Amino acid sequence: MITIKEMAQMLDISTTTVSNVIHGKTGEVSSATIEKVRRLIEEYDYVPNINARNLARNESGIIGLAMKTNRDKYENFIKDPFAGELTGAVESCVRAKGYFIMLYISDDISEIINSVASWNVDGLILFGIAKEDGILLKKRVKKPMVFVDCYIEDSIFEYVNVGIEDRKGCYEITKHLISKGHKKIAYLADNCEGGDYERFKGFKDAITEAGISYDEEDFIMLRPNGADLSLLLADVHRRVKSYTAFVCASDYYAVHIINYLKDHGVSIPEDISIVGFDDNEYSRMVRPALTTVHQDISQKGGIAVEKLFQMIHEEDYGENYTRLPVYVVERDSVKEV
Amino acid sequence: MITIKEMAQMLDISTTTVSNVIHGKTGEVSSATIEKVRRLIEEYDYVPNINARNLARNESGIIGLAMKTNRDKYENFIKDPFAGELTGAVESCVRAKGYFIMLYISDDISEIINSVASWNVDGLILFGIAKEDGILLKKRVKKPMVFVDCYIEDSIFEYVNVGIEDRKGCYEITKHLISKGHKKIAYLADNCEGGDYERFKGFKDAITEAGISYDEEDFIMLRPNGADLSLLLADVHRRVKSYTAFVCASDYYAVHIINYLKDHGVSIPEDISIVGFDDNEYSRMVRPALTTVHQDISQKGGIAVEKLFQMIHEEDYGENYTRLPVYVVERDSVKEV
DNA sequence: ATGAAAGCGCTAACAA
DNA sequence: TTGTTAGCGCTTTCAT
Repeated sequence: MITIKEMAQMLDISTTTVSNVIHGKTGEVSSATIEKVRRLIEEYDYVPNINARNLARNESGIIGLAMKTNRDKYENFIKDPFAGELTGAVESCVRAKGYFIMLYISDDISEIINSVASWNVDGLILFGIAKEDGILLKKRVKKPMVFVDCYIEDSIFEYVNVGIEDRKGCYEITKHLISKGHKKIAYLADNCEGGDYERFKGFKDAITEAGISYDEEDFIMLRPNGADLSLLLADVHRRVKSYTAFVCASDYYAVHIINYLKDHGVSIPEDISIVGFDDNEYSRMVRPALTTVHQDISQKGGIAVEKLFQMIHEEDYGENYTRLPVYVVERDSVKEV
Repeated sequence: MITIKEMAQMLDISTTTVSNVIHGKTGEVSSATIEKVRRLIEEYDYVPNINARNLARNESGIIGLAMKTNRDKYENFIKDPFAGELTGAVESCVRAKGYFIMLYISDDISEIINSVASWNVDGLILFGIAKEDGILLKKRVKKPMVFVDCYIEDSIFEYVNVGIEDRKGCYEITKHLISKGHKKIAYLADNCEGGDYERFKGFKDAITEAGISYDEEDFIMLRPNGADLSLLLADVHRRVKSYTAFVCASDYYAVHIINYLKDHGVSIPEDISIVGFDDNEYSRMVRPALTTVHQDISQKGGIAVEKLFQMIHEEDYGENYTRLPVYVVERDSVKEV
């Protein structure tokens, strides 16, 4: 790899001049020199050493994409289609800005924090961050960052977040069920925090509004403490007769449940209606195709990147919170009762 | 961020000494000094500036993960569950080695090449690379690299590759079909290159061995030149009556075809048997669950990283080619005829 | 056991 | 229009 200095020597000019033509500051360079330099660059395939540049400029051109994982939940995080799509969307937007993505996937937030400092990343996009980690992050890293799908009470600290209307979405789809005559509805999720909690609230909003009573039993907790999924599915199966509809906190579970139930002789939506949340590929692939609420993950990633760069450039980035709209998409997993 | 120099000044010692204790070269440092330095590091949360380190060492600690995409095929590459899983596997192995992943997703190989040079990456894992790009890569980048699932005739140049037994896998599953009495079998794919071509050869091996004649018509080309998938699916539907089984080059298509056909009143496997290749999540999610050939993507990524580091450390990395084994997994999409 | 100093490749303020 | 030079933070060789 040829360097600026070498080129300067070869042409018997200064590094500044070379640097200037490299950066298109050609206002102050004679066209003869420009030409000479350009030729050399071409001939020797000059590419700048980014480390040196970053060191000198005290920037990095790197955007960190950090995902906090859950060791007992994922063996391979990006396998999750959600994470994959988000990664892809973020990558392409960041690349379009001439920056690079460094991927941090870890269940140890301080590992992420150290890497970020070490690499002097210019900005950070965070996904899957819970309260304590958010606090730590906020305290230890002084770079622009935007959270995705984060639900930390904003009383604790200010942060910019891009998420979706989790609560409203779940409210809408539950209302949809109710409008089809359903009155005995259960909510199924694997936790009761963050977005899933919001969705749960939306569920309750809808049934409360419809005058349907809610009992703790109607929250079916999936996979508490890593118990075997098929055991839980068996339990779900047992409870089919108590309800006319299930609202699942995610398509992932909805699809698993549909398949399990079908395999065990229950007809959907005849015996029970099922709806999901996310509108991912799976929801289109199951049969009956899943009625669910749609969210646009690529848009989410795009907006997160947009905001991050506004922060980096110290422009106005608008509200701290942005909640992207969602909507119900009707397919075939709900019947009128 | 505190620097080595600052710490040295505060303690009134030299940067060399500080650097030495940072790197555990404590053989030549008095334990009093060690203690002092350690405390400072602790207190001020010292983290090394990686740019500076890399510049000095002429290394980067970065492994590039480059994926060549196909503009008209993908809007978002990582959305593809295969790419996502591979990314996740590679990331975690690379992290375990104390290196970082920089993601390059682009349809322009020279963009990738320049970035690689600029960042002075220590090694490269390449996915989705075709012949011309492989040649360019080989010529322009002088760093260790390993290809994943690459099929360039090795006569052109030497490269290390980790892939799977595409041909054998497709041979096995076709044989499986034949063993179930099938004689009229079509092969469906969206191209006839690289791995898909190998799979096709495996298909032909099996039918030839069984004395079944092959006609060009039996290769059903999906999505040639980006034509609309549903049109093609309609065509596939029309041809159901000519065959008793379809072997699809990937689960992706197999699942789409199953759903399309089911939606149009054909029963699977009663009216036609269908098999896929890859054993991804989709194959477990469709009904009937797909009989397919299993490959282990995480293992593939892990081995690619292993080999890459052997090359980086100039150790023996064994064969240039490694072909990971695959096997048929029987589910419910095939019936005996 | 400790330190001085050169250098990695590039940038940018300043001088000429 | 072009050149000089002092860093950026760290590593490393060679003295002491």
